[in-house]
Amino acid sequence: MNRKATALDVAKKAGVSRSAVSLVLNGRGDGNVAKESQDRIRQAAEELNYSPNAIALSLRNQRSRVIGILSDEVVVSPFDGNIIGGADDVARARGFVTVVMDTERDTARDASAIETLLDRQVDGLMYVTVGLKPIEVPHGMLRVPSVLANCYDEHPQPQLRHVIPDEITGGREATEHLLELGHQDIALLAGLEDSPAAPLRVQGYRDAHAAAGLPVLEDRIFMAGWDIDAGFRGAMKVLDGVSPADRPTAIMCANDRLAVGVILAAARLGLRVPEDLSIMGYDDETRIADTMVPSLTTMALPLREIGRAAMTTLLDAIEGTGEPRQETPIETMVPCRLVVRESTGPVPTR
Amino acid sequence: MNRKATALDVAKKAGVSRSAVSLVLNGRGDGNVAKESQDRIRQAAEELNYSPNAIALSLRNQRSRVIGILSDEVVVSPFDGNIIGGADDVARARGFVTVVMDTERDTARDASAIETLLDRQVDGLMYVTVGLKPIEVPHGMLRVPSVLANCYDEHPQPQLRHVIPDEITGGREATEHLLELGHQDIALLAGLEDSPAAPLRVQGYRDAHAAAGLPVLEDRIFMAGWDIDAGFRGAMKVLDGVSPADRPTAIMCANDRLAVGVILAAARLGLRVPEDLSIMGYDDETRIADTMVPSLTTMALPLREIGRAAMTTLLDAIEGTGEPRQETPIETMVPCRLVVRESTGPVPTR
DNA sequence: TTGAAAGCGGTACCAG
DNA sequence: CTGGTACCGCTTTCAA
Repeated sequence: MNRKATALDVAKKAGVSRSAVSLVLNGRGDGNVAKESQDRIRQAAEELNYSPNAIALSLRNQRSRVIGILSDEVVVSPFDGNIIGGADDVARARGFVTVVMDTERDTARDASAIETLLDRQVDGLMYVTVGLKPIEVPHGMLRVPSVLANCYDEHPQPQLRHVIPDEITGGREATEHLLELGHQDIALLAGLEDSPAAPLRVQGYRDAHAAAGLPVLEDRIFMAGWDIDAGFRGAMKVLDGVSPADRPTAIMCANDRLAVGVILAAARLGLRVPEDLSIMGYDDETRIADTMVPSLTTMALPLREIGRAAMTTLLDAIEGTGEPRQETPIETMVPCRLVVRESTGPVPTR
Repeated sequence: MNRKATALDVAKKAGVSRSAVSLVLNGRGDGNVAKESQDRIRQAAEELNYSPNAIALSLRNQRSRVIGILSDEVVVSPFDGNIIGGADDVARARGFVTVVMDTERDTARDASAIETLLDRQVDGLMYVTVGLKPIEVPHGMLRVPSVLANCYDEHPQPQLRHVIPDEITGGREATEHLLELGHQDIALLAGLEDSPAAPLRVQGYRDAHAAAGLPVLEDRIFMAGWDIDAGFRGAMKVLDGVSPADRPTAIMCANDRLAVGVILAAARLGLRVPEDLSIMGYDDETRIADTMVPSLTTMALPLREIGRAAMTTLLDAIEGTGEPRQETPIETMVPCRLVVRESTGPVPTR
């Protein structure tokens, strides 16, 4: 546990001054320091295993090359971690590091967490949430360049840029996939109004029907919830004791967990998936959608892309390229991606 | 975006020196600074919304009250996030903050992540993994007080303390639950050797049988994998086309996802759970075990407890209480907890 | 009771 | 080309 070498140690060892060390190790040696001193310095640094003290650097430069990521519950919950993964990819590639703080959905902790981060001289801030949602932007975020990922400021004059998935298009394309397979009677288990994603996906479902010139059967839409049991109950309501002719031929779900519940219900009722019933998920949850039996056709949330786009936006703002690239709009929508697997198939012929 | 107030600003406003400000705001004003100066200082600090610069503090004090948490993939994966949640609870309660860095399972990044953290003067380090596993302790971790959560150093002379779940007892108690319900023929879908948790849970299964004076049927144990499809396939192998008399009456799974697969298979085969077949999970995954249909009886991993215990151990080491409480052993095992839900029931009468 | 000054580890300016 | 010095913001010692 002995102390790390400082610039002074290196200077002594090389027989020069601290300033020389600083210059050389920062690549501005040429033209300022004699070649041979440079070599001695570099060697001394090497031997002492010297690396500059980041704290001292931050204090001096008033910047840290650290990006603070504030999460509502991304760390603790099973969802959406890849947003942070994507953000970190970009940050590292550009020479920044990210540190994450998770408030476990206690927004009362937002302000203090941000204060902590700010006190540590983070160069920028990202707020990331589990599931698309409006947030109250903590005040401190306006003090440094900041960005919102998977969430947005719903006030009339939003200050911060945000990056979110394009849920309407996602809902539409999911529905279109089913339509193209010949399904005309598609039930929709639509999550819950507690998330703005639900109505947006429903909107996509409506749009797809409209574009296909098909009526939307209102009693086929259920605000069900988000979990397996909700999917199960919803499916039972639509399928149990209903004659094949009156049954939807496909069920579209607002997430993969609902789809799991639906498949469970179908299995219990002796319906084959996808021969008798097609089932569509949403999210493409790792190790659920791909390992389900049958595996789920689903609309993948572009989590890593969201993280990447958000971090790119943020770092561009921080590093402020020459031209003021004010081009980046307040809102960036990243498209979802259809993943076709086994749970959907052609409409059964009756 | 204007600059924060410094101690000097406060001093000026209050008409005193910086030192006075420091003393008063750190509670050592009495006996050193005149009462009325104290009041003026406190008021000035208030008005200026002053809070000390954490960077300067760290530089000065050589400590930061920050704990660095290095995760293999806890942030990005859907699992085990609550270890970090529990750790953070304890840290905050004791006046520390945690920052998390996730390497996404790229151990080549361990060293540099730790270097980054160390350069930022973290007072301690925690390494946390998804799933119990042995790790190569990154060298830098020995330079500050450190602890391992959900992982361990398998070298002969481990340097660091670790906190892990008691998997053997977990496996045993899960089996005992089934035994107590009268099951005597219990199949085991046991995960994969890629995790040390698998053989430990198997060991528990064996121990329970031994304690009950029951033979272990070796061909009832399958190293299946960890995902839904593996559970499905494993269950089909044990159940499909097998006469009720030759069928196990219960299937114990090494995690909840396997149990989901087994339930799927049972549903497809027309077996009722738990009337015809009891199914036991492991992990108690949030929003899976509790929302499954039927909901899963399972052995809950004590994730928050692990995080809490690990952080407590770490902070005790850092704050070094008077007596050198060397009591804390190298290994702390936290018991798992049986959660009884709907998927297990009495053995069927034949 | 108060304030001046040193020092934590760097960087950058400037005189030599 | 080189080394001395001021400064980033704070704590702490010490002399007044």
